[in-house]
Amino acid sequence: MPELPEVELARRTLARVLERGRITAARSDDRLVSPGAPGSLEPLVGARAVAVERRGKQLRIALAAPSAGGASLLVFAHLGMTGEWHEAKTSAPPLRHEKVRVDVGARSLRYTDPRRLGRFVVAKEDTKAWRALGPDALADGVDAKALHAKLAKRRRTVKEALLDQKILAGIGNILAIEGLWRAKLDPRSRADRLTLADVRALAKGLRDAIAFQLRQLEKATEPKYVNMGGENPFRIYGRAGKPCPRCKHTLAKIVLGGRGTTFCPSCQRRI
DNA sequence: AACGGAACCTGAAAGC
DNA sequence: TGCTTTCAGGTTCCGT
Repeated sequence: MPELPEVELARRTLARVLERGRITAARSDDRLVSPGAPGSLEPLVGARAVAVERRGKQLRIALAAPSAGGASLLVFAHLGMTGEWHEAKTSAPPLRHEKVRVDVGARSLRYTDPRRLGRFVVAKEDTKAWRALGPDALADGVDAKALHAKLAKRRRTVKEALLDQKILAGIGNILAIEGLWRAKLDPRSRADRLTLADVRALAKGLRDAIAFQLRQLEKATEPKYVNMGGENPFRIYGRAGKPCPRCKHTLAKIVLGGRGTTFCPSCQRRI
């Protein structure tokens, strides 16, 4: 469950296994693959991945299919709220909540997703969802001027605007919360009221939050997903009611755009 | 084009 | 203890 850093880790896992060779088996449960019925990942068998890319929270796997004269095939994968990719031996039994598996010889990729909000789309060209994505917050960086121009068109709160993947691809609820706290900006501030200086601080806050989260994941012994077991690594996410790590004021929690939002009413400035 | 809200799903944790 | 409610890292669709 993924925000940009977790999806980037998933991308690396997929790339590591898929570069070993041709796909020897692929199957999917139920409703996750669209359009089509269960088992519609079948066309992947015999294909070889030529690129595993990520944009925001979306993954795109480009495949060269042996049948159809080497025609190219694209698989778009999104992890929803609870999707995870794991590497396993092909001989290993299914994992709990396993919904998709892709085997490459002796190695196997297992996709688990208890809530089933993830999606797979097999297509010949880019999907509308992929094309609509804004710049990737990690690969393209966070450009303050461009971000400022986009936020200037939004009258909702900056927190809600940040969750729109057209503005910046890859920012999720946690990164928005953490980035705003690092930038000392109140999440309720109206997006179009932020000055360029505010947005510069926000851009830095987001960059730092992403880098921090990525490092946390990279240094974990096994590619563990943030927040699953162990202690909360975040500055303020999940810490409502506790003291702000910066000014010690009690952290508050509200709902913005239907999502829980933790912030410090004292040191995050409302614009 | 942008907005606000419901809908899609299940499981873990908190509340009573 | 056991039943009920709430909440969770995301997107999409729909009527304004």
